[in-house]
Amino acid sequence: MTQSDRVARDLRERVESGEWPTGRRLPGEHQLATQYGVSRSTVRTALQDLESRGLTVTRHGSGTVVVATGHDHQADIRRLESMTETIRRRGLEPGMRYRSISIRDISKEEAEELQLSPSAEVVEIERALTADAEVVAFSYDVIPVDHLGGAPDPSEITGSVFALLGRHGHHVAVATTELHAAHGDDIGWGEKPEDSSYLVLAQNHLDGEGRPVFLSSTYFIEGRFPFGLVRHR
Amino acid sequence: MTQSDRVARDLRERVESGEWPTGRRLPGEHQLATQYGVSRSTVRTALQDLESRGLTVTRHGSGTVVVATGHDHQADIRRLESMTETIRRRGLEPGMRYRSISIRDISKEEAEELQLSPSAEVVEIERALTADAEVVAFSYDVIPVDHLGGAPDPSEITGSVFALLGRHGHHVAVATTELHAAHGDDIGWGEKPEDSSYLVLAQNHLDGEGRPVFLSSTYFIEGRFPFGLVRHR
DNA sequence: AACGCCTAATTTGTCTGACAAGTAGACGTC
DNA sequence: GACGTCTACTTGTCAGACAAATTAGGCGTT
Repeated sequence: MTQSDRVARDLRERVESGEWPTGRRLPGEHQLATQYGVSRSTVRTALQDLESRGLTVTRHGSGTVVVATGHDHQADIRRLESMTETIRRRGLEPGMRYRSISIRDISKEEAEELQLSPSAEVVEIERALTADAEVVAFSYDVIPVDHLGGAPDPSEITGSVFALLGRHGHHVAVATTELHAAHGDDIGWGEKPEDSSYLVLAQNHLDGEGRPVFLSSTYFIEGRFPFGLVRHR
Repeated sequence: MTQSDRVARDLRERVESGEWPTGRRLPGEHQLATQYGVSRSTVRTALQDLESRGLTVTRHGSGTVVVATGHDHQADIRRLESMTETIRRRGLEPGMRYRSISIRDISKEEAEELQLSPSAEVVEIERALTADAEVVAFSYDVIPVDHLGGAPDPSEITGSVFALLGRHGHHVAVATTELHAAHGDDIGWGEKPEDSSYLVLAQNHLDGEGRPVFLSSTYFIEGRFPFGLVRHR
């Protein structure tokens, strides 16, 4: 956690709290620097963070103006974070219902995406994510067995897959993601809405060196897990 | 277009061209600065751009490593750009088929989102976007009449809505966006696939001061317009 | 009053040089 | 081989300065 990270987080919170409403100009960089007791370059990197999230626009000679105060309750699709955490941040109680944990041979496509030998084995986890006991998404995770140091004890697999792999030294940094829409009765299981649509995130999670760590496909039930973002030029 | 923008664009192209494969470390900031003939601070803002797009990860003391070389043909959902341009960049010929252009009273919800009086009038444009003559999306645009300087001549409405509003002094900077999935026969018109799913972008386009400019809802036919992005922490 | 032009003040973009802090590899010791 | 230590390198932060873009106001003309 660097200085500019701290300043950026504080500025984000102030923007999201509405301290400067949409359209208002932020104080100048020099003023913010003296306010926070840091140098102007630190403030600049913090402001670049805000701009990269689409909250502000800064123009040469003019200043930095707030164009969006953030999307309160919605999940930011650009941010990679544990879904249970996202649910908790919305004031709901996250939960999981496991359907199956199985070990099987890797498929050809998976081997290619994970850059593994076609004879490798993977752990496949099928589970449903809940918020206040209501199912909001169905998730399929595919994790190479070797990344867990051999066949795992099922009791070991609880909570976040990020945490599980982190305990084995694999830290996810980014996820290349494809976005899809789907519907049909062959999606999900158990209690689920009739004839619903699903927002699908097909992800390949990579570590800090760009090495594939695991795959996941998550089917979000339309209407139960709002996704938002700020697109910008 | 600033210096750091130029450096960032060139670095992006070099990363996407595969000059440094995934996992490779980029040259140090000092070396890049002398290479480009700019200062290190300029290089740093350029590198922050790459990181904000999820292409690289830079760590204190260690350096900047490539974690993703970009999403070739896919549209980056974080970037706000004309859809015709996106289609053209994928090597296809973009086109439009207008279904209707009508002037009507604004709805209550629209008036609230656009921060206009409930008695205002809007232009509603219904059209289909095509790539190589194949329909890829259905689009509904809602534009306040006042932003066009009165009721428009239908012949004036051709091509990008961005360009149309730009001619009237309204320049879109960001778009707050909700993501949804949908399906059903009541979506779209004319020739369209049977029983297809749609990825829906419900957007409120804002100018550089955060003022609403126009609304749009776009229904992308699943499978015909791949969306991708790099999520990161 | 409305308009155009100039000037001055403000604000962001870039540069230079320096030091602090974190990382990774080489090396010697045990 | 395992373990600290040292060193070279890399990124993070700082300070001060100037360039470039924008904005606001003054001022004269129409």
